[in-house]
Amino acid sequence: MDANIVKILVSSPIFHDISPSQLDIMLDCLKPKINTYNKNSYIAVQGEPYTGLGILLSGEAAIIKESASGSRVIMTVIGPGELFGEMIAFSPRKHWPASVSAQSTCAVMFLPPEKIIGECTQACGGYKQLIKNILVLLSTKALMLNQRVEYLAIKGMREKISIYLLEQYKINQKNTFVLPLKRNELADFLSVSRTALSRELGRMRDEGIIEFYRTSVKINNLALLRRGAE
Amino acid sequence: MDANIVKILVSSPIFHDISPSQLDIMLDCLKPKINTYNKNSYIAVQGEPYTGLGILLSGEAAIIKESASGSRVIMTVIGPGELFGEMIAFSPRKHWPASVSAQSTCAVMFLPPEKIIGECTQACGGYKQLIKNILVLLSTKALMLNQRVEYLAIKGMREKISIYLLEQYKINQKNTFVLPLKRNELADFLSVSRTALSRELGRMRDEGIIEFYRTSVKINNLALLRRGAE
DNA sequence: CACTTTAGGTAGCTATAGCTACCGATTTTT
DNA sequence: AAAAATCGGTAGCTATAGCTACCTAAAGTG
Repeated sequence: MDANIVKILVSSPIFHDISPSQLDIMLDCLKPKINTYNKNSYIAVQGEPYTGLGILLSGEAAIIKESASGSRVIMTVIGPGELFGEMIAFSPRKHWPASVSAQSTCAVMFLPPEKIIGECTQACGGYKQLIKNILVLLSTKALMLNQRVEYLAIKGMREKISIYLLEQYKINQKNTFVLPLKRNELADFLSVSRTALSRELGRMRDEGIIEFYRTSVKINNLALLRRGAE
Repeated sequence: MDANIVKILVSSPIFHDISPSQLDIMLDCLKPKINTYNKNSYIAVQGEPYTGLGILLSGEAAIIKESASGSRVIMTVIGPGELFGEMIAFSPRKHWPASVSAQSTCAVMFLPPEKIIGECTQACGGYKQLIKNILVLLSTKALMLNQRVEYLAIKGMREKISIYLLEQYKINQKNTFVLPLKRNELADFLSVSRTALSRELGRMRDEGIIEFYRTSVKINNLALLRRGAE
């Protein structure tokens, strides 16, 4: 196996804590397929049969959701070492729920999921670690999505902002802190329009609840902020 | 191990396709703790240290999210054989992200997650199946959450409804079909108010796009429905 | 079978948040 | 350092969807 590929793989979360020599043995077991794709070609097409757990070895790829009406929305962009299709790998679904498009020339390694829960239990030392890594990846993903759902389900701008700020306050343990997201990104995360977000932040400032400048925030009245979270 | 408990466990998705005899051997390995809880007592408390993957053996339990301001929202109610805390088990988090409350007298079995990815690889025959089951559970959960996020992120009642109906149409492959959700549940799933949902459905009927009675729907104008999905 | 409960449709009112537009400040690019 | 792009706040207008209230139909319940 190419030394460059090994280097990317050991840095990938799916092979975390697996040594290059173990990796080499495992790849022999897993029999992955490696394909290359030209810029703007499809690595996977939404609705078509699942081709395996993908690991991007080089290039950049976009996960794209194509709606029934034909519009395309970029969900995320991934880089070398990152995975795609990890949610489908062990689910009963057998088709890609989204398309993956090469933004530049890409090399991709596909692992057949059956092989991962397959026979080589005893032979490969890193096998247990691989399973552990996949379990960590999947549960982290599920937790992230769960948090996302919680925020999206919140009705009301004031409530969303209040809960978000309270969470940040809890993380930082200080009245003054810097938000990890810019306004645009925050609006996106909370699934509201940026302007409406800014407006409400302004109102909260006028009411003496918070002060802010760009991404830095100071909580002036914690009680009122808590009230805003209902 | 009690025969009744074994009966519940083999029907649980986490021990799917594992025979009672295999299960017996595995439980010896896994060393689960079984606790009972009185009605209205806490099985797990949000924010406190994680106590393991929970399997409800008997009774009913509610997963409750307690907000910073003290309000409590029931997320789901689970019954015998169902799991909780499966997302945290393999994630780096070490605290309960929600509380679990016994709605009636409950017996709960806790599996220590370290044991699952632990030593008894060779000894237990059902071990591989257990891992497979957990992978299926987690990825199914992630996919469900992902789908949920997609719906919640959609702006506009008409769009949400249209996309939902198109998905149902795709599943049923017929112009007339029965929705799997009642109005209330559908409103909840799409995170809109029931009245606004009914109103928009009425509008779509007036425009000749659909017909409906209760949970049965007939698509009269697929092109217009597609247009509504943008 | 009468009674209650749940499910669902409709209407009117109103608060909310989205959108457009614009402007100043900051950061990045050349 | 000038130019361009990004970031963020503000204002006004408007469409949307939430809420209350009410009513009818269906489904459970005694």
